[in-house]
Amino acid sequence: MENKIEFINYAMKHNEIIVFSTECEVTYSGRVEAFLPLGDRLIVIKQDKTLLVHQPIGNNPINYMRANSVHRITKEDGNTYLRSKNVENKDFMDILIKKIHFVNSQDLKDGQKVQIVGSEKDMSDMIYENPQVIAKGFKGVSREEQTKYGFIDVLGLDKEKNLTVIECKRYKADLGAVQQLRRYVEKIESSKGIKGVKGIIAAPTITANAEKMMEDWGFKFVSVKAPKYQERFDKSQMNLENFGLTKK
Amino acid sequence: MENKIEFINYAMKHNEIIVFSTECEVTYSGRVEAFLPLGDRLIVIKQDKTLLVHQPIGNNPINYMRANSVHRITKEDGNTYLRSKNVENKDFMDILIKKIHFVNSQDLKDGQKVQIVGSEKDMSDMIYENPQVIAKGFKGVSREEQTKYGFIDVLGLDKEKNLTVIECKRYKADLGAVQQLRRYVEKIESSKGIKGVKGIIAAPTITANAEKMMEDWGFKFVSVKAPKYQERFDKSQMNLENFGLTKK
DNA sequence: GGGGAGAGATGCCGC
DNA sequence: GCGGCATTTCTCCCC
Repeated sequence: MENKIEFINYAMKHNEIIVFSTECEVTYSGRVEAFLPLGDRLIVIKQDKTLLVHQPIGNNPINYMRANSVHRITKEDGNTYLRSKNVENKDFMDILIKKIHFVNSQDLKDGQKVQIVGSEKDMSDMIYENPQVIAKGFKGVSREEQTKYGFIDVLGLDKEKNLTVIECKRYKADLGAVQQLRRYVEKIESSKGIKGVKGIIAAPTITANAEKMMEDWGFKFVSVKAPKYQERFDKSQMNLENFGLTKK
Repeated sequence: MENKIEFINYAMKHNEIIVFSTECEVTYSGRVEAFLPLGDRLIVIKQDKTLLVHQPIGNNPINYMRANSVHRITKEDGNTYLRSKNVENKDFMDILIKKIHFVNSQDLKDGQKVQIVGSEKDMSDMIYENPQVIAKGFKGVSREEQTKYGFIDVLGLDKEKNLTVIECKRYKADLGAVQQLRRYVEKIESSKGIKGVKGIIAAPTITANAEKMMEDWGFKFVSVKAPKYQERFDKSQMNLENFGLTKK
């Protein structure tokens, strides 16, 4: 145990990423108060001083401290604690460490960023560039229009020249999406002093309740799938070497 | 490298949690297409076959596969790949492993759940039990009304006996919160065939735009703080044992 | 399993 | 920093 604590202190001092498995008990105080009884967990202290407590299952950390926290291992009354605080966020965490099973550390070198294709932004780009997926004669006017009440994905004109707001959702559109659309339509009508602004949701599917609300408000749902890389790959005949190197 | 791959395969077979640091390149194909160029990362394979790829900084994994994925290490043309798939989710990940720096594994035993105080639920409980924090003469009628009108935090009567919907936010209330409230008020009015249902947002603060929208719709904002554990502790004189805290 | 909403959400971008 | 919003959101709860 003592050797492992030495190891951790040394690695913290040298700003390495540290990972250790431990039997521990976690108390967190900050935006909420949380307590996690004794059990085996994997703890990661990252090089930006983020701390993650991971249980053996599950996607998310069960407890965590955000970047720039300060960590210190102390011994009190025969107990070992890893005490972390983040004064800026008013976050405090105390980990009672009963046992350390293994520990490792390393100085990881990585400045890369992930390149992603298929986001909602890509979807609105696709719609703006291919307005016929919305309706025949539809014409895009502006994209990502900033209003005080939010971003309008695509603003356009239908074939009767009605100003039309399009809200895109990468997945199933829900009540929130309809109300987002409603907010934009009302905002445009009031700011421009006009009436009859149309609203469209472009998404693969929509929930039944949301569809009903769409009808209540005279909006229209259009089924559109988000573009994915594979589709782009097929279209552009990119080869594997180019994969990922050209976002958009 | 070969020894470490052996180690990983053995640990996977025995369903242990595995953590290793590696120089790698990640390709993900699923809900989006993603590519992460070569760099040093920490990879965790959990006992439910969740896979996390963590960069040396940042709270969240840069790439991941969800539980019940299938992982396999292969050698192809002299390159080592960790290939993961989750057929149910149509997720695929390929990690080109250039080097493994360290690796550890263990069978972690942990069935504990985190206990949290200070959530929005606690806040609506507090309001229901102490309606005077909303207004003098305010009376709660129902809490967490989930079936009829959606998830209404608190439904009550003001001192003029007006039916009132209260929407709680633990943090700063935004436009979405106002529209959520608006939706509930409209639903109640239409389903009960009445008018004049009042709407209140209870939150510590509210954004300027949201406050303006509140005024437009005749709603009222009341500043209420979410209860935190320490406050409960002080009020109820609970002792640490009662709350499951064996150590401070 | 779908729908709705919270989360110690986090992270991004624009003003 | 605030504000609005997407996220490979995740997670929980209820129907």
